[in-house]
Amino acid sequence: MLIAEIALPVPMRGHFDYLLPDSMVPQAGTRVLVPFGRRKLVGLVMACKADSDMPADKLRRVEALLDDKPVMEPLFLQWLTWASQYYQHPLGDILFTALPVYLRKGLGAEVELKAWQLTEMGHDVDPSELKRAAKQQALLAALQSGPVAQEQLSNRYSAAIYRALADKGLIEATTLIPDANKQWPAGIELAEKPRPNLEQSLAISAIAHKAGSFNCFLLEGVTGSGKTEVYLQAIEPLLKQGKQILILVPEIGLTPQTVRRFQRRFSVDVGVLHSGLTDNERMQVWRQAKAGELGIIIGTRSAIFTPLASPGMIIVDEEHDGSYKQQDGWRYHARDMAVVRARLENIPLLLGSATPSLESLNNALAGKYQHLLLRQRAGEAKPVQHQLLDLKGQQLEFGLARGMRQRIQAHLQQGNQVMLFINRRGYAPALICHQCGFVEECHSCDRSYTLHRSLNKLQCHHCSDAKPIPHACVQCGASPMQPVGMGTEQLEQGIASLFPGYQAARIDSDSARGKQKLHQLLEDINQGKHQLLIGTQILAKGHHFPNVSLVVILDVDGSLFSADYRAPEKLAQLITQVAGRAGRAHIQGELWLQTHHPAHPLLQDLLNNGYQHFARLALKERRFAALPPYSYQALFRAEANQAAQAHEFLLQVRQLMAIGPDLAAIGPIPALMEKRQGRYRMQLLLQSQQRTGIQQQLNRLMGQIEKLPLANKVRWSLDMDPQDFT
DNA sequence: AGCACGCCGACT
DNA sequence: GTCGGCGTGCTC
Repeated sequence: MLIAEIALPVPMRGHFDYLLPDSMVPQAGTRVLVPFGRRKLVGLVMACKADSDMPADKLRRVEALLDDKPVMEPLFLQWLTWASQYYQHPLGDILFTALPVYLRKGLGAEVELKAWQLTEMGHDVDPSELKRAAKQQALLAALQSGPVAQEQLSNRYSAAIYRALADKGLIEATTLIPDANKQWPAGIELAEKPRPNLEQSLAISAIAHKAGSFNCFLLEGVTGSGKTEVYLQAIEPLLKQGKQILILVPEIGLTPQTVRRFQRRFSVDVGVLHSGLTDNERMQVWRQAKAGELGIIIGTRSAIFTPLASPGMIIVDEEHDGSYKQQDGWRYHARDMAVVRARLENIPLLLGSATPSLESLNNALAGKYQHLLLRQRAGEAKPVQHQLLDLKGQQLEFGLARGMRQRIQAHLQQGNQVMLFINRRGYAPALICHQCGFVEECHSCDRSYTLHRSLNKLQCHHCSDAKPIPHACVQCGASPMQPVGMGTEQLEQGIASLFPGYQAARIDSDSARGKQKLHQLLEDINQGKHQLLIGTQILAKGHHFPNVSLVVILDVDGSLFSADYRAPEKLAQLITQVAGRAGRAHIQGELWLQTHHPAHPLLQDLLNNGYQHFARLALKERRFAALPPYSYQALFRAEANQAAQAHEFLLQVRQLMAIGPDLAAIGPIPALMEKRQGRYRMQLLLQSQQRTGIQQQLNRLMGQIEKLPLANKVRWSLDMDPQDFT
């Protein structure tokens, strides 16, 4: 009797063995319906075999085969099996997050499309008879050769046109099963393309030279240097060969303008995947991509799971962007998944950014990726002037120094807009002396201590050393220490009294919830309905604010002295992205940073030498401190109603680990956001110079960790290559 | 994750 | 007397 290994969408590692009915020999990657406990689940066949490790009386029987051909190709299964091992996450869960909801639910992979065809009466009518209805005439003509799916017609004809012809009895609704192997006609048409500048040409030909096999490119191009044009010209020869292109963009970057740019250039169909789609729309794009009907697929993080019939290239735009990392469940990084996919598919991968992540930059500098540079900025915009404002001893109102308040007032009076950045709140900050700027550092690590109120202690997040909170500044003795960025949180309330007569708009993930809302807000801002824009990182992503002449970052110190070692990198990316976007030709843009440490080497380097130089210096610091990308990390997170339970669980995890020269552990220590929704949150960080140092331990221990009695009492998860420590 | 079983508190 | 709270255990 044949047995199938089946992956199920349950949070348990390993697969499940089922008996196969006689004559059922499913291919790997096909879906089946199986009994599981008291319910029925859709599962994915991984393999078939002759016998099982399970006792025969435990095995149940596959109930039905749902597909006659695989919904997942062997290459995808291989890719996702690798991911399951790498991220230490159950395979079934991974496989099913990679499938559209329709297929997860067991619905048909062969979708019937809504279509239109001529009625008998319609066949007898010559379209030209409809003289006074041009649109109807065109639709009737389009249907002459047989039924056509509405998705291929709908952008040209409104519902009224269909109804008018249907009412006349000339056409009727029908369904169509899509042709499995339709390809777009060879020899795509090309809209006119601009002539690339020298740097762009070099990049394009470097890519073209190695476009036939797996190669990684890092395209580092300052804002406005024309990265998109390089993408467009790099994919052109591939599209001409009938290959498909997958493009990932950050959540905020997927605008109609971006999509239109690709649609306008080539005559191929473009599929778009974003969070606003219905399950049905998502399924259509998935199916069309898998069938090879789409030349280009543009989407956010999860679009990396779109199957392609003939893959040509993967592009990850703004590759440094944090939205590529999934922040719950299976915490994959879409950029890293793209690297592995490109290798398996043997196609090139193009990473683009004005401010590359230190990980990618390191790979480029080490020669693993080919580094392509665009330094020339197109257009006429004047470069933004960067300025530092020393906060030491200043009278602050809502986090703004007096000179800064006057400056803001001046810009407002000129009729310009002012943008104010505050860091996200709720994080454990460092303590700083407002008089002299002193920040206490851990002696063994040279890293600032972080204030944890629940412990009533300062804690070093690099070695987990803790010490009591000092009463006064140790350096100048002048005043009590205070949390970094204190006062900035109240900015929103205070802004009205500081600048009466001007309208403030808050832009954060709450006020920007929903695509429409953000759109409307941005529209209002560019119309000039608001003069003061207050927000977080989201303000810096992808949007142009032509009337902004002054940008202020209120609490730079929060990033310089953060327990999150990536904070300076993120700050530098923010500053660089903002500087590239604010202002325009006739307005001199100004960027002000408020800090107690104007002489800080990272700040000085960033302002004097730019991101490229800064990033290389930051990499040196990372190497010196043995931090990623020069070491590898995995983070256990645990939360519980009682802090002690989360702590105890992580302590037990730590005790299972063989801590030694190959593997260091920090913690358990409180998360930077110590408490959320009334639950206490703790972390245990594992770090190793070798990826295998962590991997082998986890392979050995995840089973045991899951069996710990506390594992069911606390909510816990493992985050491989953690990107933030909130 | 679901879904059942099971053992203690306030209600038609 | 029952309805239902969520702790615990199991699923090839």
